[in-house]
Amino acid sequence: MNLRVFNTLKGHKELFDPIVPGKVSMYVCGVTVYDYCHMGHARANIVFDIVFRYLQFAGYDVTYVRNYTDIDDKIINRANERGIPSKALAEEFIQAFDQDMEALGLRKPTHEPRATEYVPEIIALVKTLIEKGLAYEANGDVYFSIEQFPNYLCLSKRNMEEMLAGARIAPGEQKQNPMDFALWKAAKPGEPSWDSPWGAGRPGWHIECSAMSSALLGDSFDIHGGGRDLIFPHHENEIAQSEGATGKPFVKYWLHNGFVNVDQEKMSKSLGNFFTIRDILEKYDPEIIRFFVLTAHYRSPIDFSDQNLNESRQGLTRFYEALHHATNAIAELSIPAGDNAEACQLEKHFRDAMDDDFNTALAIGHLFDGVRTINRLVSEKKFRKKPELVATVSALHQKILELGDVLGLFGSAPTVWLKKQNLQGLNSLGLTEAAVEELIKERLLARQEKDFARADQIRESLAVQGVELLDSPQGTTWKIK
RNA sequence: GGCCCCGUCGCCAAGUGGUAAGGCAGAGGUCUGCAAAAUCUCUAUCACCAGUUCGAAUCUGGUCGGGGCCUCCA
Repeated sequence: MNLRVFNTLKGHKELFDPIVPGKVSMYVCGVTVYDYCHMGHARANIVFDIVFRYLQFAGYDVTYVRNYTDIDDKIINRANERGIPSKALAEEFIQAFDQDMEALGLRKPTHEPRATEYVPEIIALVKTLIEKGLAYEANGDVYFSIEQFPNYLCLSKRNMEEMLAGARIAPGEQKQNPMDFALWKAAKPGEPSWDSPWGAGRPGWHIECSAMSSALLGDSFDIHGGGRDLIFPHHENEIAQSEGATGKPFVKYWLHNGFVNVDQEKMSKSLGNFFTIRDILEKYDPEIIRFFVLTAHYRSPIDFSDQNLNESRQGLTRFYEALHHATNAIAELSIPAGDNAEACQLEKHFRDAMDDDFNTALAIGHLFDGVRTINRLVSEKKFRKKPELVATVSALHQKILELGDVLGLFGSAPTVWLKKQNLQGLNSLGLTEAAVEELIKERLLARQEKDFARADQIRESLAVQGVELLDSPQGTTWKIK
């Protein structure tokens, strides 16, 4: 085990060495539940699902916390717009989030706390910060005083003077310094609120993550993840709150994933150029989304486009076809037991790639090598009579499934997956399976009568519509081009 | 303006000092009645310029181009 991770705090890769040997505690910022998730959320969650899976695969006992922020200005505003209680709105989008994540095949985190379940912890944390002189109350609001925390901006590496130049105090705020941020907000009429030493109010945006992470993982933990856009101010503020309160290092490794772009521009709500997960899933299999995300390194930007998703579909199809062929090729054969050099080699390459800051793109490249080997061996003459080849194909097949599972890939039965893609494609071409099957029958007759002109005519007519006919000793099948 | 990131084959994308993974697309061969799939072979000197070095896509400086954060954002 030689995992190296890129730590935003340090600005470079370093050896991963958890606080407690053999155990990993990780916290990932979830979503503020006021709307459907888009592709950017999908990426972040898939990325950290892989971190979670790989750490488990590497033998760690992982405690993974991913929160729901279910109290926030945006939730309140959206609920008011719709004339429903903010709790109902939050509930609706928590369910939507859960559905989306399940559809994408994410493993359930160990804990999925909600901010509203941790209000007592939040209040206690704010109290501590006030007692330590790091926060102050003003008209029912409580603010964190960044001047009292010298390490402020250590994560985002910004310059305080420059930041102050552009900082503003919003109307109604009682900040001593424009860069101070709210820990607790006094309730306005009609807003959801909790009693506190400062009157009725609710948590500010950042405090809930500090409270939930320390409640579930302790004052110091190993990994904290999220999208790059959370580095400032969210994660910066978490550090200030948590380290300010405990005096201990908050997080050992900060991991941040890159954005999803559309036409080279960040996909975001404010730009309005986003696609929700549910919209995308209408058109693409969830595994294609996952494959797409994993074919780039998690810190790089990825460009969301139909062309790129279609390439992912093709890549994934290549895997499933190879797995399908392998299954058929070794069916009903006795497989020699024992380690297999090719399979061991593949696993080593895979681990090396993943150990290098979760380089899933490289890891998938290695899995493609395994596919090529399988295809090559299976097509050798008298394959079934060569035990060493059969053993290698069997072992590689197993290994690809095993390693694929670490990436959350290849979990479907190949025939089912391939069929589904084909039917979906057929559907989008405006054809029916029955119509295709009918033409295949007709062509079969033509071929039996050696009427190859007619046979080729049928092939060609389907081909121009986008359907490819595949002849094999077992009969004729079809696939979408 | 400040801070940060990126620019690798037609496209996507690894590679952060030792001589360019992989996928898609393309060309040719094998296979096939034909075709597809598969497989084999072939296709890049890494935006540009100047340095450091025995050696750089990889380090330094500069130029050009793109993007991000600095306000809610995965």
